Amino acid sequence: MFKKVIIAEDFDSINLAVMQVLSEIGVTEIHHAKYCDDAQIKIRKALLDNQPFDLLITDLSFIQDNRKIKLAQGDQLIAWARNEQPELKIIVHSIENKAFFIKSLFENYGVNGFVAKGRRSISQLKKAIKKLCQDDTTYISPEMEHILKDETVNEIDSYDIQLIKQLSIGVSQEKMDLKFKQLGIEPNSKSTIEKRIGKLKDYFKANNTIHLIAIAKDLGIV
Amino acid sequence: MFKKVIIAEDFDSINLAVMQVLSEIGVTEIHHAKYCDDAQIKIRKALLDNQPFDLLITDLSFIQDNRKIKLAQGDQLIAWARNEQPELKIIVHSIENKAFFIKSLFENYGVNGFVAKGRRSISQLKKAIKKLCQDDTTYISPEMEHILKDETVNEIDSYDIQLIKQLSIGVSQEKMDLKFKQLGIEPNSKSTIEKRIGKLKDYFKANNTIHLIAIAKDLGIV
DNA sequence: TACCTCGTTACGGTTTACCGTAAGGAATCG
DNA sequence: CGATTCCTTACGGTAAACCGTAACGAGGTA
Repeated sequence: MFKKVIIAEDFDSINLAVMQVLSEIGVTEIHHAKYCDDAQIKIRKALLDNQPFDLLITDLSFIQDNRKIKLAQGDQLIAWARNEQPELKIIVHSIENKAFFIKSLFENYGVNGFVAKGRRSISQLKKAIKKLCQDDTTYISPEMEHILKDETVNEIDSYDIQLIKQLSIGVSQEKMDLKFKQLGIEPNSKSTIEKRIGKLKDYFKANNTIHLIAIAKDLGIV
Repeated sequence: MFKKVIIAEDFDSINLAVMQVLSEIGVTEIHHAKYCDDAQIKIRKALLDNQPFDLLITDLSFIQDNRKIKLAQGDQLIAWARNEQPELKIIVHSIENKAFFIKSLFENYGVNGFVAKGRRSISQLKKAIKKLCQDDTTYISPEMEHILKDETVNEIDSYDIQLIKQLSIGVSQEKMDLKFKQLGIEPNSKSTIEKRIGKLKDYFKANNTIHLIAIAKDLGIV
């Protein structure tokens, strides 16, 4: 079993529950943080003291309040931690269900597990922890398994996302070429942009661009 | 202090934490349900047994799984409960931050409290409960207080929402008049619809309709 | 070099969205 | 009853989005 674990989670109630889970399954040293910055400090200090954490359990979205912070969201904490302490096991514990985003956590940051917050998160969390401390695979909640297999996600690239993003913040298709030139994004002709939007509408079966943006918002692409 | 309390909350971890809070402040009989339907049954049974609940603490959004249900979301449970047992105190415990929606809970269903899930929800929950069992006012988390005063919310009505909704599911402005006639919504001329969309763009400072829908999605209006 | 492919770009015609103006109709008020 | 106001509707011109077609150009192949 893991010995030293840190939880990064803003909701105090979930924090409490996860700590209880950890102590139940025999983790002896449990730390927690309500801000990513605090988690970062604790992880760094543990490394310096030569008593590094074995496991990080982190949420993804942290509510922003008036406190000044450097790491605002869980993905930033994960990126930093993976770089700073590559062997650290990381379990994401989140309500997030955007395939695109979750998939990138596995692919880009090599997280070791994903447990969906929900009706069965406590037992899933136990399972995930037990699995990860034994072998070197990954754990993902059953209701999320399809995500890693979903092909949709691979077929839209960062160009498409940028396009959707600009549309959603009010840039017209008409002026998108100028915007893309400003941003140094290529290709950037009116024609190509027009075609790409057309392709996206086709892909997402959207009736028009408004519909497309609504769908993209729902999927959490932007 | 309240004697008999029921929690409706799908996340098992939060359920656990809230139950702990309740027992700490001296509630003797604590029930909980992971589905609105289950909560409904328990409330109904308690009424029939002449041992009604004093307080309902409910989430708003419940994850839908394969179980067949009648009451899908917290607002439906609230509407039913308020009608069935008018004197029941209701505290909403949710991460929801859509002004439009929360305001309507106070105005339409007369909920007695709103506690935002977050870093301080445990202490806020305690405060809310203590306040409501003493006097007959309402409690709302400090970070949400502005909502009840926010004027924005009053200036867009169900017509606007319907319009935004139809746009976001792919109905073009061009054909909106036909759609509205089908739905029996008036006024429904092209001209009025056009003007109303224009008003909304103005109101939300949107550059175009695409931008408008993106903003509306962010605000949780649809 | 000649040829093919594929992504990019240009262009023109049609449809839809956008925006101002004005006519019609119902409710209100003196 | 006429006047006023407000909401609804109609219309026309301009701008933007939409859609097909075709030219251009870089990279790979024979």
